[in-house]
Amino acid sequence: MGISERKKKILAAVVDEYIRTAEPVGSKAIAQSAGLGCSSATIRNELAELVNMGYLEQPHTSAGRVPTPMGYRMYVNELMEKQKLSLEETEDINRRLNAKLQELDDTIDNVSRLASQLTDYPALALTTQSAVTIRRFDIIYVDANTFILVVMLSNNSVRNKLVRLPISVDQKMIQRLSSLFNASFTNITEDQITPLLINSTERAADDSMGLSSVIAAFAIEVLSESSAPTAAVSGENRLLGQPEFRDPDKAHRLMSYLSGGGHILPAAESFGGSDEVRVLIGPENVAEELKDSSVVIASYDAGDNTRGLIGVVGPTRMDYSAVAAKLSFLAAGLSRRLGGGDAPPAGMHNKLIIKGDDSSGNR
Amino acid sequence: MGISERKKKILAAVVDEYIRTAEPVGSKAIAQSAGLGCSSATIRNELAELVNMGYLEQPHTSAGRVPTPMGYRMYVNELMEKQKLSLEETEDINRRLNAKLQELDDTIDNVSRLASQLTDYPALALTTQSAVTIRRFDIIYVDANTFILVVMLSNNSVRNKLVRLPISVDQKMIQRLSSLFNASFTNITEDQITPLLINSTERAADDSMGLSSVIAAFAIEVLSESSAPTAAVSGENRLLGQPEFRDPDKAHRLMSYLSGGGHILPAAESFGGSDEVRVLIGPENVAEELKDSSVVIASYDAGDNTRGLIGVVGPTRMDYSAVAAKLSFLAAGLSRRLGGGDAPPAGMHNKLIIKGDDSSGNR
DNA sequence: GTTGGCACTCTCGTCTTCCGAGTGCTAATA
DNA sequence: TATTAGCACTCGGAAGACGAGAGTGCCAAC
Repeated sequence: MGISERKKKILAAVVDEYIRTAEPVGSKAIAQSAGLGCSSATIRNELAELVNMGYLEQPHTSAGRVPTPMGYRMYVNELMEKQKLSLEETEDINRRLNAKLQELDDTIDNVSRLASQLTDYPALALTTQSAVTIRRFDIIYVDANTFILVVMLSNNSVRNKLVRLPISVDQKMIQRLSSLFNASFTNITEDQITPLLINSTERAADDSMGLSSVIAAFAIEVLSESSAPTAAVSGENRLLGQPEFRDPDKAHRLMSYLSGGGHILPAAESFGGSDEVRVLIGPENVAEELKDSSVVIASYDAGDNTRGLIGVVGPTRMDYSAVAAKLSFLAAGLSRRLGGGDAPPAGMHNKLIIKGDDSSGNR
Repeated sequence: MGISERKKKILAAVVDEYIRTAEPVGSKAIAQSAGLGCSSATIRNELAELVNMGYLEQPHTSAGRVPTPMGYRMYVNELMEKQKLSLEETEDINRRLNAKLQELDDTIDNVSRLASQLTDYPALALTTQSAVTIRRFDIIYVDANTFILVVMLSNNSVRNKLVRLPISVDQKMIQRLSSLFNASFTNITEDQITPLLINSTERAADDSMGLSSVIAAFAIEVLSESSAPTAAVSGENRLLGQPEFRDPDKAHRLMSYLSGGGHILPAAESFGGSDEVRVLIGPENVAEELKDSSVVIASYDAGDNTRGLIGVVGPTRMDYSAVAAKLSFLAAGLSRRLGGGDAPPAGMHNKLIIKGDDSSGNR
């Protein structure tokens, strides 16, 4: 099982070079680049063994070597030098984060866009909300035919809706409804809002016009919307910059898959706790469409028991080191801004934790 | 200048066929398909003349003919049979519209997505808002450190923001601020909110904690956000389905241009009044990136003096007839739902109005 | 004005050839 | 025993050759 130091160096050199150039790497190139003092012939012997061990493969006899998923896995687990972001980069990210997070609620959207811009790969962001409840109701009387529903949720977001009526209501009724809903519709989950409950509220308020149902419908809508995981995808088109996606059909397939939204959820579910970065290489992905792409996922604390995920998709020949560093920093920044208490301090980089795999012999 | 009836028929046949197959059209095919009783030799003569006149061109000697932008223009202006949507199609669109418009405020997003789904081309939607003002302020006291700002705008949308304070406020202060802001910050535009005004409000409210500035900042944010034109793009990846975008570089260029957002604004500005559909063919587009694509734009009434635009982008070999019909219907549906009073009735199809061009001899 | 016929042109797919990068193996060397 | 130099071999990809087919332009006949 042991793999010699020199083999590791050589493997690392192959992966580095291949990530850089996207072309199979030959023994000669390695002899020169990697500073180990031996000739190309020696390297060739080592390469042949690395192929046998399953870390490399050759597209055909007499081409250079290309990493297998297993080779990438080894690279990510042990060989790759964890990249530190430069000061400019961290500042740049922070600046952008500050700019983006000004805005209201479309953060998911902004996060994915930002991740895509930073990495130059398609990115997707999603949050998995835990059960949300309504914390308080307010009904603002505008005029006899109009009122505004304002609902504050347990995750501290606020939703509103303008309601226009074909008939008139008086302010008293509004007040009555407001206190009734505050009494019986708060701190309950979506599925606890039953027709029965609505009916009894309607009777209690002496509401002959069905306002209760309107309000209840809004409550249901808001709750289901907020507790459904939301996803946003950005930068699909960046795929086209990658040589492995020069085939339009291949690109199209993956892009429509991505545009479809949060399909990476299967990966997300198995995702462990706090700030870590996970790398899924080629066949390690569950989704068929991703079997020959790689995904890097970071998780952040979005406040109120909510975790968010940022994922970046690219060819297996992805620049893991740079992407992981950037996502990690981005996630930490988001946790710090959105999260509860104990977020890591500003400049910290997260530990890379890798999905267990190794030697499972996928081909 | 006159162009014989037969020539028109032939031209129409060429365009139809080319739109269908994306392959140069030969004389023989036309002789068979278009039901004019003459032989391929005759057609050949006519075709040669149509090339001379600039309506057609051949990729090389001994290939079939392909329409020039001028040919498409003629087709769109005079030849194309205005497609009527089938009953199923109109019902489908209406159903989707109803489903989509349930949702809150992200309509632009939904509109573009819908347009893209319907046409199978990338689509983009945008609104050009006229000056928006705040109609009323409400401040909801939650607890000593928290309140909710609710703002209703002249375009009937409602925005809110949760504000948390490091210090305590009492309910009286909130009330005072609420009535002050309702008095002096309503019905004014963004640029009328001056530091002077904020200062005087602050003094009047005896607000030593700077709450006025927080509220005013929110007002400014909401106003600028609502009056800025917003744009949404969807379905960029559908480009890859088109044979003319099999070249990944070409596809990439256009897709990044589109993802960039509302760049079609230049076209939008010159866009006339109400419900019409406009077609911009190839070089008629101002944007360099669109010079060999076509754009179909429809406009709808989004209520409160706001107009929205829906644009669809595709190759010049776009199915103008179908796209125009769908967009037109979609726009009418939106106008009906969002617009002020006098929207056209349900089943109505809009008149196609075409940007003047003709014989300007672009090549 | 229309038509059939025919020679001509040009693209596209297939096949062949050739070049070079890179390998694997062997024999010599430290 | 590990390394190295040398060399024959392999294979993909670029470049050229070639034939088939689609479509044209033109001419002479109707």
